[in-house]
Amino acid sequence: MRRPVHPPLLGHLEATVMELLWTHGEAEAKDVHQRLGKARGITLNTVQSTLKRLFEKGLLDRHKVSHAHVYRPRLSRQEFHSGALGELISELMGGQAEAMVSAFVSLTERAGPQHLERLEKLVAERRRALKAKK
Amino acid sequence: MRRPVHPPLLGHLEATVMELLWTHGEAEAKDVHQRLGKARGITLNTVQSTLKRLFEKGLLDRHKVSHAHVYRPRLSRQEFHSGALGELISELMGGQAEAMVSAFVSLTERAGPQHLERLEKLVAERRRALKAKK
DNA sequence: CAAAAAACCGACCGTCAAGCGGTGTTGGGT
DNA sequence: ACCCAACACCGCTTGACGGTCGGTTTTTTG
Repeated sequence: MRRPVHPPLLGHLEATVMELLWTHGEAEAKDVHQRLGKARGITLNTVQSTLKRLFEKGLLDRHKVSHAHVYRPRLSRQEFHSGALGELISELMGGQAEAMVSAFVSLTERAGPQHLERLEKLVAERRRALKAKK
Repeated sequence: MRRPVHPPLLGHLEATVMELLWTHGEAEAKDVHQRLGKARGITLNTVQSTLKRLFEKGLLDRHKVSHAHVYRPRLSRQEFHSGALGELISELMGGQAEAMVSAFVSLTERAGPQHLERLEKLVAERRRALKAKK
């Protein structure tokens, strides 16, 4: 009866495969197996299964080239990550945006002051853009 | 072989229970069952199991009062949420803090301009604090 | 001491990712 | 046109986990 709290979470192999595809643009099962299946000692079949599952989840697109499927990420790494982040946030905090923002700032600070600076710049930029549109 | 990508993720019932405990401070199984088990039509046993699993995961503390365990969150809602956020971020982005920050700002903006304002204030505050310490 | 209350144990179910073997399908070379 | 290698697809197993509960034991208390 498991109703996942955070829909788009990936397994270990899945995440690795996505990472590879984000990095290399697109690939077919054979390539993916070559690049990480070998090291893990898993079958080409396993890689194919994983690719297919990712496809069925809508995370990958594919098209046929001769008899092989060529897989490509449906969303960019950025889009996916920000989607996951949004999922988590909305799931976690029922409307408590305040707390979330505060937590994020803390996290950013701990990650390094330069990131805090970067954050400030970005926010300023967005607000300027908003004001201009108004 | 599931190796969760994000360790501290909760199931549906678990999340609901945590939420209740964060709101009410502490409670024993009976109370929890009273408040949400009834509505769901689940047994007191189910609630007890859930509480126990949460305890075993280290998310709850408990102490005995007469024969009942009284459960209480080990971390505040804030601490837990910011921990989960941190987990996700570090898991998702291998060092790509930049992208994360940017994604978060977008999310905040979409959530509403007032949040963007709030974010700006918070960042400014932190930076001031940092500078003062230096 | 007995009844009531609650914890504990163990089981079952559904779901999901990982993993793989076997079989079907097909494109391309001869 | 035909055959074979390459690849897809199907179905299954395993392990983990959350939700759910029945049955048993332990503990409190009247």
